[in-house]
Amino acid sequence: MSVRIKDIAERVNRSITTVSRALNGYDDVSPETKQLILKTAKEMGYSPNTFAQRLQKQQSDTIGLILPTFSPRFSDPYFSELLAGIGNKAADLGFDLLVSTRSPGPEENETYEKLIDGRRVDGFIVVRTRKQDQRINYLLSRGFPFVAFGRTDDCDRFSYVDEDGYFGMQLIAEYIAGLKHEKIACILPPQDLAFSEKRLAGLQAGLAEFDLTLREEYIREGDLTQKSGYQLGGELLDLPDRPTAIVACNDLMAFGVMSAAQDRGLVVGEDVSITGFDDIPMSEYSYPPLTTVHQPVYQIGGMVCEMLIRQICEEIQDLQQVLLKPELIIRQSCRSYT
Amino acid sequence: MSVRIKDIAERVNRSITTVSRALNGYDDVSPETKQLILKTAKEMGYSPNTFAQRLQKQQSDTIGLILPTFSPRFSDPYFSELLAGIGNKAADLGFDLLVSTRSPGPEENETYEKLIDGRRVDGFIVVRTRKQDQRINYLLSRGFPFVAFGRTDDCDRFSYVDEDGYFGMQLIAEYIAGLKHEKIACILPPQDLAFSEKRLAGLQAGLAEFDLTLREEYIREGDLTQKSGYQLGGELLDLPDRPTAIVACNDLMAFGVMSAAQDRGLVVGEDVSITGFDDIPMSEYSYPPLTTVHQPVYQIGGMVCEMLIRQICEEIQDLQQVLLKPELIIRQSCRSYT
DNA sequence: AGTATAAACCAAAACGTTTTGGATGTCAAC
DNA sequence: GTTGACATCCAAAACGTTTTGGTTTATACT
Repeated sequence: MSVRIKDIAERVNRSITTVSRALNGYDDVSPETKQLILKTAKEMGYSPNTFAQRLQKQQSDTIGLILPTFSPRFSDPYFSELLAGIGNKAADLGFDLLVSTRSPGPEENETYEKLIDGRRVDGFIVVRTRKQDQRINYLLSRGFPFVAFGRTDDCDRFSYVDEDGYFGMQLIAEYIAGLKHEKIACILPPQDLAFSEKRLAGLQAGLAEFDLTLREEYIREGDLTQKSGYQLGGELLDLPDRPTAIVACNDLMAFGVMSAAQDRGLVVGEDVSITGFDDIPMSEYSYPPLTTVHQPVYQIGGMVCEMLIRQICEEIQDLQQVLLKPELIIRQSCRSYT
Repeated sequence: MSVRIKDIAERVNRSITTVSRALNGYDDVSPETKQLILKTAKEMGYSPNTFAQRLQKQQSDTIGLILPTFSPRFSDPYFSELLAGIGNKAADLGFDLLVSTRSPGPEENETYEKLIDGRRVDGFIVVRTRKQDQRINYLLSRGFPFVAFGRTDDCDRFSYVDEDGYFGMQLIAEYIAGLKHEKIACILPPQDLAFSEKRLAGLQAGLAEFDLTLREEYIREGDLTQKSGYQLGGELLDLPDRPTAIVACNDLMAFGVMSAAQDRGLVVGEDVSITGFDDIPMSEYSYPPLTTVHQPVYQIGGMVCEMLIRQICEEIQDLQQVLLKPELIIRQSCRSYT
């Protein structure tokens, strides 16, 4: 069916070894032979059998990405962008990307185990880290290469890239407080996610600079979807003493809050101020355009991927820990409280 | 390092053949031996080397998915949901999913070529089909298995799943026309995409039932992002004789149009009616909730994947062509024109 | 002439499976 | 006691590479 090295070898009357070495650019092949082999290989339409190479080389040139899908309808623009960042970088560096989608839990861990045991990937990218992250503990315990996007409660033993959520929320807090808001509410990500408490802490720290605190009743925990933003935002706005500003911990929830506000006849950016986090492309064209914190997700995907591949190829062995300073993007979803 | 069949064979004093056959459940192994082998394999923590198996079996148990990323910031909730549908089904059926992200063009085609030549995948899922689809022509010319999500101008030679965009837009047209709108505008997908003209034709057919036609000046072509919906929606609304209803060909663009309308002080669902297409989860929680056409993207992902795997395993050889009847989801972004 | 060096090549082993085509032994039937 | 059927097992080949550890030949140096 398809052309093997053996076929080329027979055609040019050389050994398999010589053909292989010529193809791989070794210099113990005479220039003429090399030329001939390359030409013949091309003519015959040779291309190597990947699995044979991988079996022999004992590496898969593949990186694994297991996306945690929280709901059955996993609809998140954030992840498609991250995926593109990872995928393009992997392709540039000659690696395959093996993607799996699993909801958090035992099945997810089994998937990691299976991919490692079958030697199908050389390393993993772990996304959306949890405070106590079983995936990371497992990978650490097996000594398997990975790079995380996000930190954990105990993250000095592995490489990661993360945005500085504390700092980002501090910027938000300072901005909102600077706008003279005092009744400030917040919709947090699920508690078990690592960035949840960092963002809360940053928000509180920023407010503290203005001698403000976050009232208990103004804190809600969402699941990062627009739906939950809508529901929790609605609850907050229906409070007898309703907040004048609502800080959502991602853009999607912020959009939900905006809908809830508009539902109640409130004008966003007038009657109530709302902020997001992530700066997904949509947030520039919402109504009103959303004030948020920019996170260069595409680039982060590329960085994480490159760090992992470097680590696999053993160009790097020390830990790399990158913390990105996010930037506040001021648009029109907030105004000063009078 | 890791346990091989050979190691088990030595331990139980049987041949490699017998161990392999026991592990694979053949019945020419005595029950006691089989028991022993299975137990020993477990004890020793054996798991097969995937690449050795694939090399021998001459199949990759992997399906390829090359996502066409239009913009550098590829941010589309639709695709993450599709990916989850495909990924979960693939995992259920014991297949790996190899994902690549490439913008349409020569690089994209090379990626298909490379994956086929390296025998890295057993088949492809082709998404977001174009009228004249080079990817499909290429796969057809090489006789390589694939299933498409979407049709093309010439689609009687391959298997696909598609929603009936013609029918869906007809539903929209009938609904809008039934609401007594006459000045109806439309924002189409990029012309080269296969569903573009189908949706336009369906819209026109639906309107024709009410003796309405689409004015030339009311037709725009977007790129399916919220941004383009915002810009083109703005253009339409700034027309001297502005439309009273705007039909966007996907939800994301509809959101953009909604923002443009609100920007101009118009109340969506009052002063102007707007519809979408896809029914992504977000559309239920926009303001106002979006009237749209439902497309079961997650399920479609699963179907396409299953069809492909069946085809690869040769359980099916005849073409399978599935056309899904979509459903109109009426929410609050439209009202009757008075 | 003899010796070292370098250039060009190659046979065979290795990677870890599955499959082919038997071999061996036991038992029942004639 | 031969025959056939059956159960159990296995050596060796195959999948398509890369690598190891050479050999051979020509050239340069003493």
